[in-house]
Order: sequence, then C-alpha cells, then structure tokens
Amino acid sequence: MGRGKIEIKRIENATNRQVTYSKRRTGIMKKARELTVLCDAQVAIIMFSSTGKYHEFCSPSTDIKGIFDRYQQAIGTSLWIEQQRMGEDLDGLEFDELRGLEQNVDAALKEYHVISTQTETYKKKVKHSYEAYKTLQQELGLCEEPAWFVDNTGGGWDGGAGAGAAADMFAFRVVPSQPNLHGMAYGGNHDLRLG
Amino acid sequence: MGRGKIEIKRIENATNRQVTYSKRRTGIMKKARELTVLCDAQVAIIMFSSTGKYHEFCSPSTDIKGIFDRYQQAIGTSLWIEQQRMGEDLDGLEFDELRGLEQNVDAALKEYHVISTQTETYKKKVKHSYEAYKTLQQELGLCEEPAWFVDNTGGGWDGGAGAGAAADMFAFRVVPSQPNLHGMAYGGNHDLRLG
DNA sequence: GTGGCTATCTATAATTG
DNA sequence: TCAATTATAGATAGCCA
Repeated sequence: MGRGKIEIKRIENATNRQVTYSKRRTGIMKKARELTVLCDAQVAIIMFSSTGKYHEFCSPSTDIKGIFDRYQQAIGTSLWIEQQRMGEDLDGLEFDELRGLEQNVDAALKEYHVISTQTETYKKKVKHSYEAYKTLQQELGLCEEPAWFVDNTGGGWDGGAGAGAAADMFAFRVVPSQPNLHGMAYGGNHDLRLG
Repeated sequence: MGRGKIEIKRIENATNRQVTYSKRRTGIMKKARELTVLCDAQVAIIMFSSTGKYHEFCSPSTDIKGIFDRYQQAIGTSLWIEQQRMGEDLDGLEFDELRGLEQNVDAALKEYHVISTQTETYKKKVKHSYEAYKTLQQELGLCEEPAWFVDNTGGGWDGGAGAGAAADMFAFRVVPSQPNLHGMAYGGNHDLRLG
C-alpha cells in the first residue's frame, strides 16, 4: 500500500525505518481502536521501536496491567505446570551453570523487583484486611497472637467469600525488611533470603 | 475497505461481530508481524473477543511476559510513585471499608498468587545462585551462617555484573514455607504474613 | 525528525457457493 | 455455518516542503 510494493524485511536505512515505524504504528493503533469498538473486544498493545521508545494501546475501561492480569489468568494453569517442568530442568544443572546463574543474580533481582511491584496493590489489601481481622479477633476475645491462617479443609477462617483453588497452590511467607517499604529508595541495605 | 463503508460503532449482530473480529484480528496480527520485521521493533498484543477467547502476538526472541517486563521497567518509576500514593489513600480508609476489604481477601490472595507465578522463574535462579554462593563461601572458609547480602554501598558482594538502581528500591525477605514449593498442590496449610 | 500529498497496494464488507 | 470471491475503502511508500 504505497507507491510501490515492498518486501517484508528489515529496512536498513535508519531514517526510513523510523518513518515507517511511526506511520505503521499509527495504523495498527487505529485498527486496534476500531476493533475494540466494532467488536467489543479488549486489546492491549505494547511496542518498542528499534531505538527503544515505547508506545502502548489499551481498550477503554482498563489498562495494560489489567489486560495482562486477565491474560495471565487465562493461561494460568498451563503456566504453573510449565514452571513445575522448569523446576525439574533446573535441578539438573551442573555446578558451572550455577556459577553462571550467580553472575546473573543482580539482573534476576531487578526483574524480580519489577514484577513484585505488581503485587503491592494486593499486598496492601491483604495487610489492611489482616489488621481488620486482628481487631475483630481481639474484640471477640479470641487468641491474642496475631496470626493469619487461610485453609479450606474446614477449620479456621477461610476468607469469607469465594475461597477457590488458586490459593491452595500457593504458600509463602512475605516479610518486608522495613516497615515503610515505599519510603526507602536508594542506598539502603537489601536482604532477599530463600530457605 | 470493503464493499461498503462502515461506521465505527459496536456491531450489534453477534455473528457479524464475531466474523469481523476474526478477520480484523488476523489483519492486525499480520501488520504487527510486518512491523517487527520491517522496523526491528518489539511488539506484544493481547486480545480478548467479546466472547472471552484470547489471542496473542509477540515478536520473536521473547514472549509477552518479557515485553510486559520491559514495559514495566520503562514506566517503573512512575508506577512506583503511583503506588506510594495508593498507600496513602488506603491509610484513610474507614473501618467499614476495611471490613469490606477483609471480605475480598481471598480474591486478593488469588490475584496475588497469579502475579507471583511470574516471579517463580527468577526466584529459582536466585535460589540456585544463592546455593552456589554459599558453597563458594564455605570453600573459602568464610562465615558458616547462610546469608545473602546485596549491597552496592561498597561492602560485600554486589552481584558481579551490571548492578543497577532498580534493586536499590527493593527490600524483602521471601521465605518459602515448604522446601519443595512446586511439589505441593492442593490441601496443605497456607501461611502468608505481612509484618 | 514532521506533516501533507497521491499513486498504489492491502485489508476487508458484502456477497456468493 | 463456514470458506471463497470481489469491489471498495483504507493504509501507506515514496516524495517534497
């Protein structure tokens, strides 16, 4: 669609590549917007140009994260099984390969951090809910020890509404090393421990 | 582009909507593929039809998660600040609202779990790297106590390569409540604690 | 690096089998 | 219902200011 047909292969001239990127990006975003309206669909698009600039599209009433979450849920089970397999694979690594991984630990920590930011919203909810629960416990004269126990085998408190299967696969203690997690930025001590 | 011009508004006939979704989805995916090749760009697309089916596109040499991670890094700082604000907002919640959150805690746990699955890959790397590091420490006759300390202020081990700013904002202890995290599925005790 | 301007090429709406 | 077929509307490559 232009004065001449072009082959679909990398445009070597950087300027032309940039111009084409800009024009075609606009075109795809428009198509995406039309699709969401015409077909009542949810669409999320993330693009990075070869120069590193990023652009996004997202259907109304949500955001990229919301659609990514929905995507994760949609493929959740298969992802979980996949990662079990990956665990088995890693168990077979040689010591030299572990040395290599050690070299990459900082990069891994960075990505771990980035992903963890996504959980902050939920952890805040959990924390506040926990505090409310603790208050209720004390009002009712129940145990003095702060404790939170989620269990669908029958005993204890099960969360009230919609206790499902997903939580059963997940068991972790998460202990922020400082109370004001968000207050700290650069220059603190950092401690990540897996036992 | 068709026998007639169409208005960009929701297609009410469900069949036509589905047909149009399918055709236009194919078109957008093709455009995206062309863009990645022509312009050497990274593109991720997630789509959900009005019936809930999902489709994805992703440029070669990566996956949706990889591009989403890169996206998160690109907007990381602003996200972080946003969540600080959210924390402040939550601090102003009334007790009744906290009760409401308590009702939702199980749903929050589920979503927390889903997002946490993303971190498993990195945690595995971290765990193996930690084990390798511990072994090296013992070989060198250093401290007996298993400990992992990431710190770029000068002392200690800093990860070797590419220590950057992101890790500085993050401080968490993560303690799996069971050694074989992936081996357990349904029916165990579950313990998530925020201090 | 932008923002038009066509001539052409593509995607697709309507239609047909 | 679905997979072709076509006639058009829309996207854009190459240019230029």
